[in-house]
Amino acid sequence: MACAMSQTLSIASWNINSVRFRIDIVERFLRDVQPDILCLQETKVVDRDFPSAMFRQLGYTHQVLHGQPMHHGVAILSRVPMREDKRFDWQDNGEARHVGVELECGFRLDNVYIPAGGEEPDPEVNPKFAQKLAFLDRMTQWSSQLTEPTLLVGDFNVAPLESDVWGHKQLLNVVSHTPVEVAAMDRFQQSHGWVDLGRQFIPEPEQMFTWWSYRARDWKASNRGRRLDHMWASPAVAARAVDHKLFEDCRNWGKPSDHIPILTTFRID
DNA sequence: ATGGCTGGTAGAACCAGA
Repeated sequence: MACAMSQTLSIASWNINSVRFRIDIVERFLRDVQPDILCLQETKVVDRDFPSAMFRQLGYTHQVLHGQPMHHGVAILSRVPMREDKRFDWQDNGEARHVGVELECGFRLDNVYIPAGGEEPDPEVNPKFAQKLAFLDRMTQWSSQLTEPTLLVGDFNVAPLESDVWGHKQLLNVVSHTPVEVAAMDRFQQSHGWVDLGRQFIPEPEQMFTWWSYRARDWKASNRGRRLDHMWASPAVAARAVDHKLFEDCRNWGKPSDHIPILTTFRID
């Protein structure tokens, strides 16, 4: 429902790993959950080929797309009005990894797809890891100047806390959970006082995952997950959050993404 | 058990994901 007509606003985020290939489960999620806004990452489609019709038919008539051929790509689909604001290039190489909008209910919404960073957690030998750290630094520069209340969602490709991974010791040298990435995320968090909404609702030490590899024989049995997807809010926005959900069932749907959707509901006064 | 699996694009003994 529109901000002005409703007490709440629900915002979901999902790394969909090709929105065209998984259009059926996106539709199923929207019909089941009916979020007001859906932020997608890894849409893997140029804007002219984005499957806009399905979203429009379900009421998501406000669409802000930022795609590119083959890889990456982000999009925001909304039942409430929004105004496209910024497309940051925090990787400084033209890849489609961010889009930001202004919402009528009084805060910004930024949808980001932070680079994975390759295999080797050494910026000297792995340029992708160096790019990931540079991305986080540029994001931190933006964050330190940010004055508007903001909700930042997306695939951060970092699992910062010990209970964000299946095995802290086993993953200390695995990209996504290395101390250098965690330190970069700490600097980012402190640059704006970001509130980690997932952990506001499900505190440590409870394990919390949003991604399970396709490579496991049985993702649920082995349960080697990581919390890579996040919603971080300005303190004023976090104060409005009334509910936070993970949709683990989606990992079992037909042709699943390796990520699950997450959703926060906000009180709108 | 550091293996294996996935989609897009080209038409790969590919790339990227993480």
